[in-house]
Amino acid sequence: MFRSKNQPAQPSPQPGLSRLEQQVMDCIWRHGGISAEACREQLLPQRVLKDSSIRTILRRLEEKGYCRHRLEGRTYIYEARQARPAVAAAAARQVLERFCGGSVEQLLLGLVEHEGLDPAELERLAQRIRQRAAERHDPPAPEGGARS
Amino acid sequence: MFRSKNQPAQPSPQPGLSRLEQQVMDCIWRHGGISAEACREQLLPQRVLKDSSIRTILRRLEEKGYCRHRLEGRTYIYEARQARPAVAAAAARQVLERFCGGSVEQLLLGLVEHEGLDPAELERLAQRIRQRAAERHDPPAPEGGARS
DNA sequence: TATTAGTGCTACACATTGTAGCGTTACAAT
DNA sequence: ATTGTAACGCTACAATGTGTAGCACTAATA
Repeated sequence: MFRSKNQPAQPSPQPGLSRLEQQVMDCIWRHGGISAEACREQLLPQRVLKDSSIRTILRRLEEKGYCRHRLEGRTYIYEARQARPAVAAAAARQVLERFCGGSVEQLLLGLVEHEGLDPAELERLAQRIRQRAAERHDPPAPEGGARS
Repeated sequence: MFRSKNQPAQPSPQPGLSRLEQQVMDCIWRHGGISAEACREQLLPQRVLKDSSIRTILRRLEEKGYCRHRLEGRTYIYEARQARPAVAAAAARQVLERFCGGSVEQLLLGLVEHEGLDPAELERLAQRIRQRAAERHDPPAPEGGARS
């Protein structure tokens, strides 16, 4: 008989990611989908964990809404529910709200001043991003294969 | 005999700030320097805390290296040890390292795509920042005008 | 001298995080 | 059919972080 207890899906406050959780999400992001075992092997040189440990992390990630699993054979394949840039953006947004009163300028200024980000490079980046955004809204050459 | 127990000054890993700690740092940043009592009153409508609670937070902040105190009369006046933009930048850096492989472009791209940041505005910001940085490195003409 | 403002030290409950043990299930080889 | 094994879920527990506070001490002061 089947029992399905894992139906989280309350992405309201979305708790943050701990260090280990981030590493695991990284595994998931790098590979499109990954099994618990494969994931465990991924971080093997660094973290030596029992499979049940990894499984706990994966379950928590699922509860937090960051990933989901699909059944392949009798193995759970975990895949991200949110793209990496989205999570990054949310985290950055937090920093923004918390420290910069929501001002992106303040944040960038801080990065320039305290993290050695070159203003000129920043400007180039901004232009590149504008281009990309424009392309995205007006796909000139629908090339294949957008992975990451 | 002297006893000096509070000598933190190990800014190596610099732990992050909890929500309340952030609020308190905000008080400190807003005012140049602030007493524990004043700080307590600052967040009074929101958080109702005993003075000892505030004091604990302030001590922890000091231990973590975020602020220091100076003695004024017999009252401790707390002042920031790191400017707000610096802390913001460090936090942003973390996000950068953790989620974007250190790529500022990835971060900005994420902000644009998922947080509704306008690419054109981003570019303007970048230019403004380049100007500011230039001024800072070449401060003899603090007049408002086209500089380059 | 009793009060009081201001301080430091210590404690404690609660949540989060890392790590794991153990029981169950389903296929697979004996 | 029995047993081995891989994969799973559930539960636990210690360590740490966080919010909140009590209490004892000291110096100015009424």
